[in-house]
Amino acid sequence: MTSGALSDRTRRVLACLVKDYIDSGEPVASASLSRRAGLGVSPATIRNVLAQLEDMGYVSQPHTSAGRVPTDLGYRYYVDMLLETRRATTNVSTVAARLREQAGEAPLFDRLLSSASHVLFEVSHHVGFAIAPSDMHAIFQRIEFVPLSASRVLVVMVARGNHVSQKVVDLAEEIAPSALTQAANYLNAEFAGLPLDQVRQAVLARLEQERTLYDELRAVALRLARTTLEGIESPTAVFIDGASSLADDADDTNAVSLSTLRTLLRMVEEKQRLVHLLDAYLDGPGVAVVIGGEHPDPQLHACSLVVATYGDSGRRGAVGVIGPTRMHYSRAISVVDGAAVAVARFLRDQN
Amino acid sequence: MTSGALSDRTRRVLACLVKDYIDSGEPVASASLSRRAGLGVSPATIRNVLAQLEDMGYVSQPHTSAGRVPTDLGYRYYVDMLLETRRATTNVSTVAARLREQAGEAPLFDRLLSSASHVLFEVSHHVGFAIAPSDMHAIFQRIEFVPLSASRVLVVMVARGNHVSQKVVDLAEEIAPSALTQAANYLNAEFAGLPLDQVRQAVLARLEQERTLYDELRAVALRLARTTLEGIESPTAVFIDGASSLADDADDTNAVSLSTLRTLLRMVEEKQRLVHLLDAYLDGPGVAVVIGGEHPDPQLHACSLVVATYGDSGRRGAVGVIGPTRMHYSRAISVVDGAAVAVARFLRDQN
DNA sequence: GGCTGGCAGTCTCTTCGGTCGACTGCTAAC
DNA sequence: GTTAGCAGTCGACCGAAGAGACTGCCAGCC
Repeated sequence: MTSGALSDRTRRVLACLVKDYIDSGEPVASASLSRRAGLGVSPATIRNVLAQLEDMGYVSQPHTSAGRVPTDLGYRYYVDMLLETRRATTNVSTVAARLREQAGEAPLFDRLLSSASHVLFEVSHHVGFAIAPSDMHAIFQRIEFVPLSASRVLVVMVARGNHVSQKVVDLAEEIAPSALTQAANYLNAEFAGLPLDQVRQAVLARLEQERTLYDELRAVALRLARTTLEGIESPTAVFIDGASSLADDADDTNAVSLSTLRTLLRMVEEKQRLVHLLDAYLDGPGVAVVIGGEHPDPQLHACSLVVATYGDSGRRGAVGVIGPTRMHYSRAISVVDGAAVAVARFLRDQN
Repeated sequence: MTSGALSDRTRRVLACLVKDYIDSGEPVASASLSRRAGLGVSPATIRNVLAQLEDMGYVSQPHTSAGRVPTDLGYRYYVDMLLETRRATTNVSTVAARLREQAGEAPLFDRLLSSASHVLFEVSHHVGFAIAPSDMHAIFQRIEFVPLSASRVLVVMVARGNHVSQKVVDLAEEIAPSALTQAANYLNAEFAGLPLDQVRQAVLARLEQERTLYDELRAVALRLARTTLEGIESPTAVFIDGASSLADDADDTNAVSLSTLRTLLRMVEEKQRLVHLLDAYLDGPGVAVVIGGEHPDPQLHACSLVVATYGDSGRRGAVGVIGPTRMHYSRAISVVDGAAVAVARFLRDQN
């Protein structure tokens, strides 16, 4: 019992304590656990168990004469327990339905992700976010040049999954609309179906060739393509919704402090910080939970993060929620998991 | 003196009080005004003046033995005074430079406005926002159809000022890419240069005609145009940045309460509420300031709003900032004014 | 008539002591 | 191993007291 493995009773006490604390926000007393854990033992016995749990670092006391509160380690144990039985609780269909309702039938990629973040917020009542996969591996579908003026062109590039990106390009020279159409035709015929990074490599290689071949049209097309693809690596698209829930968390006792609130609001603004924060969790599939002190950033020690990836390796994005450490994990996990599946399904259906 | 007009000395005391209070956040004492107002009169005299100002409703006391704090009316007087001398303080070039730096040379319209909201936030340290003009009066420049699959088309519509909107349209029937190109050519030749609402009317009128004329190509083009234009009236684009500044305001004593914070964060999310809020101020040109209790929504009584419109009548958007009633008005006004001019200039240069 | 110094009065803020209530840890008995 | 009982601890709440910051008012002065 003093070793790593917890006895069955100890586990149940811990689980019940975490659940109670998540619900009430108050330190949980031995008497209340005796009543609610359904173990049929007296508060005194529970106290012995709690003393062990405290020794092992799963719970702590705010002060001597208070009940117990889970530590990050306690939450971790609880969450790992939940994750084992996750499949049972995941509810894809509800989330998928809300997502469809929010995003419409054939949403643009951005719209899909922004809807996902919104649905996550609405269902979990925490900050919801959705991160696009790196554009580099998106499958090039089509490019189109829309003349804006004699020397200015709007480039519209479409990748699989209704993923549209645009850019205004100022040309040094004037180009006739018909030349633009031909250029687009050339690029589309040549590169459709390739991942963008390969398209870029191919474009650069051909530019090298063309320099000697002197084919005017192709040269223009390739130069335009190069300019367009330059912007691709730039910031990953991030969508966040539900910052107002932070105000509720800040209200709550024991939840989020004003300084944490500030940190999170900043993160909502400088969205790339979130991408940075998530970098470590973006490789593997499935749901990951980061609890309080497990964050590298000490400012986030009062927060937990539930994140799930979608898409296949090489082109993986993420969705998730951020909330106070005292978060309703079971709901959050099932919602985030559901959202990841729903987004993936949406994208598959688009192709 | 008991009548409406304030004596010169009274005015100076009021102005100094408001300024001091904005800087310090503390109720201002008669002694400190005596020192800082530069009138060379004793605190006792100032107290007499303050008693008058209080009678007239310009200032109030948090409690009997505290200094004076400006009321909304006091702020109003101060702001009106500032607005009269506004031209002197407006600093377009700084804001314009930052905007250019943030948005780049030829930004898409959305990017321009989002940059504007960001610059407003950075310079004013309050929540910055930018609202697009109603799309209805934008000048139609070009439409382009990008085939996504046999029966699915991405519609890209460009209006003056790099204003791009897209939509995925599911066609009932299959359409050849060449037909799409012809359809686009037809629409571009026919409608370029007209405001979108007129385009829509014209499209509907022609659809009526075509029904009898049986020109297949035109009918398809017009139907596509109709579908595209359906979405135009939908929510006005709104860009907001700087919600994190609200956390600072909530920190500050006497500034924003948590419940106000919540209201504002909600507004940042449901951006259309901001549009609704601003409806009343969107007609006239120039800078408008709404102070505390002047807001119809009692939740916003702790906030002030500085807003300026840009563009010409019929196609007017707005930029501005939202902050606590105790806001650095002179800076806010000059920044917002500058941003409005800068955005307008940007748009003019694009055409 | 307007301005000023002085003084009493008011109100907040902080501190301190005391009480109450909620739990725990420990011990002795089962 | 479990339990009842009991002493001990600590935070939350309350009221009193003292300090500090201003004001309002009044009487005197220019």
